[in-house]
Amino acid sequence: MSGGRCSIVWLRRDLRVEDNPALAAGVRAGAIVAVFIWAPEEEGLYYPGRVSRWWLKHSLAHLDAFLRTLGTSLVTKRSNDSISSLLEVVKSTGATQLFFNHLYDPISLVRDQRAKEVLTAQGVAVRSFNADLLYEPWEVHDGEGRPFTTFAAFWDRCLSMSYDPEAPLLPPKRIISADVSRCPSDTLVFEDESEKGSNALLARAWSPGWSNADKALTTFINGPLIEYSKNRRKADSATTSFLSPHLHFGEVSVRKVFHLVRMKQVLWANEGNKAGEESVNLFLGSIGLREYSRYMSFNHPQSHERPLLGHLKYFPWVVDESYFKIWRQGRTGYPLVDAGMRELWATGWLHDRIRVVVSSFFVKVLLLPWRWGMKYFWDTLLDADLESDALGWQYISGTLPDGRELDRIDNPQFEGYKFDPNGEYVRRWLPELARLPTEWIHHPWNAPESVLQAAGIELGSNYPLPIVEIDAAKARLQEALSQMWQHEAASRAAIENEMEEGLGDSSEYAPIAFPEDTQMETDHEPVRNNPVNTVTRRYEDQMVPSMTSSLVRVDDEETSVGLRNSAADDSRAEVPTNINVNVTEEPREPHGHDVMQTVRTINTFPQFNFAMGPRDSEDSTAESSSSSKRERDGGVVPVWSPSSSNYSEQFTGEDNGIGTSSSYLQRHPQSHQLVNWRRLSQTG
DNA sequence: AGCCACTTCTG
DNA sequence: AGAAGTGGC
Repeated sequence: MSGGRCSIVWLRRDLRVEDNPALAAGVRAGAIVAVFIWAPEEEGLYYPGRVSRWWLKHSLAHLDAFLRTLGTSLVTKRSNDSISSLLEVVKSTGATQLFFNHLYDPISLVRDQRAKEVLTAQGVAVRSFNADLLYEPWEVHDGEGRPFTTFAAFWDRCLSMSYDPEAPLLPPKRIISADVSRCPSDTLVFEDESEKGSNALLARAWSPGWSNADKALTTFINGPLIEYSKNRRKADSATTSFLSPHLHFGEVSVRKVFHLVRMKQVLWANEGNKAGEESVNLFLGSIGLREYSRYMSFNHPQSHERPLLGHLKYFPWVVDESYFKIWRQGRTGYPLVDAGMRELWATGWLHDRIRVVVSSFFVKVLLLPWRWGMKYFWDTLLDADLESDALGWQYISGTLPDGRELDRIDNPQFEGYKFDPNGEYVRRWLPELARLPTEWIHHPWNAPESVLQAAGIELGSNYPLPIVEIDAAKARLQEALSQMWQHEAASRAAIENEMEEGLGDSSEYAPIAFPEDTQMETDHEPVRNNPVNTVTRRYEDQMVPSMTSSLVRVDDEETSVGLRNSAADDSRAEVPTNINVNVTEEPREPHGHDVMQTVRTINTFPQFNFAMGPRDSEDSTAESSSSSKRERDGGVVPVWSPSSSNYSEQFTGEDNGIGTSSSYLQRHPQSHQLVNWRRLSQTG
């Protein structure tokens, strides 16, 4: 129990005891100090949102309680520099080893590599592990050792690797605690007073914590999984796995998910249950996308802020904050979009299909910069996940070679009848439309006046007219795209000229700044409590898939009403007058950290290069991937090196957005040129 | 066989 | 949105 020769187990987004390789290694090595460091400022722009912090708080409490039954407890530190905190823990406990599990977001990649260097230099033996993925990103590549750039190829490879993902580890039976008497915990504060009321209702629907995650997994696999393929297209079906927040915080191991699901697959295959097999494949596909998001983040660490196919750099975004606000508040006039945005706003949850609907509406119809939307998702989603969300937004923005086509606009009206054929979802979230017959529920603007009247709807008054008509949106998008191609061509020509003259690339990526946080924060939805035709429901009645209630700010009616006057002169806003009070309050934006920071970061972001070195190698020289090597426990780890490596070429091309040797774009000329050619031939 | 309408899929 | 597939006649 005394100091010395103990190990630090640094827990981050791996808040579980089962199948936690870092924890297992620590326990195997003797006494441990389990540490969680809360240093959200390190995340820059991506300071976790309110609901995400709520989850984390409960997940940590849950983990701590369990660790206590095993013989230790969780040491918590409040910090703005994780590495200094680690050094402190080393000093106060005499630890000689550090174990942690890999993360793949760009900030962690850099920080963890530095942690490794700094701690190693202090004589601490550092080892890191794969706990988040079936295969490490550097294990999966094509025949030439290059990373895949399309999902299908990536996932095929994953499913046909010569070795299976590691079998899950059992939880330790007992843990020997190191002496932490001189290493006091800090009290971590995850929510401020104003957030408590909003958070109170979350606990009715969700149970954070690793053992609850395990239960959720079991429930899903023994229940809804078999119906997954049938039900996945319903907007409000309660048959998704609901595992994503658990997975985000590593409360459950994907490897365990994978193995359990595979067992079902074998079972159903033997029974000849085609639907079951199909369901498994689809579900595994969504696990695969999560894997792929880490893979992409690792191989392209800037993919959360830069489009992977560089042409989008020239897209003339409509930088219109009032559009942004209308989208957030669910007042676009398209019922499916609005219902989704109200649900997100009220519950922090959205079915995957609806995420695609609202985000593609955001990009393709409103022409708003995708990173704003991504940031809003980050701030409001319970399962906000940088890698997954970046992949998702790039997918719908048309910047992946295998994503949605750039010029495709999905019509929310048709999608409405596809995902919500009976209008139940819309009626749940847009009570002002509740009395509209299904025939018109997804396109009220076409409904005869008599029908609208009977339903108590006055378009433009208590429910908005479409913010942009779809035909107009199509025209605007075409125009924007042809502008984009022209700029791109001009820029390409300019760069070629400069190259000839021996000048470097001068085109800097100029990201669009986020709206000021303060603006977003004071941006409360005005409530016009029009009693006429209001479907009065108490927030308790609100039904969400698996969520009975919403993130309602119960204490806020006064505030909202108080804002009524100031909102009245917002001429553009067609505010629904009889919307349910419980969804009228926009969630607070996260802490007022410096949003502009990202913008600066973009330009100062280090060039990432990942060389695959031998284990914990001192020499960070670039070395080609160790393809056939299969090592897990700290075996093959990414070594961050400022020098060039085989992976570096992947990014350097992207910096100017126009492929040089082997940039992403260059490897997918068809997706670029095809569209480009088509566009130009139509417009020119 | 050949045509059309309808469904489903597309990360 | 558009391709590809299915099934009816």
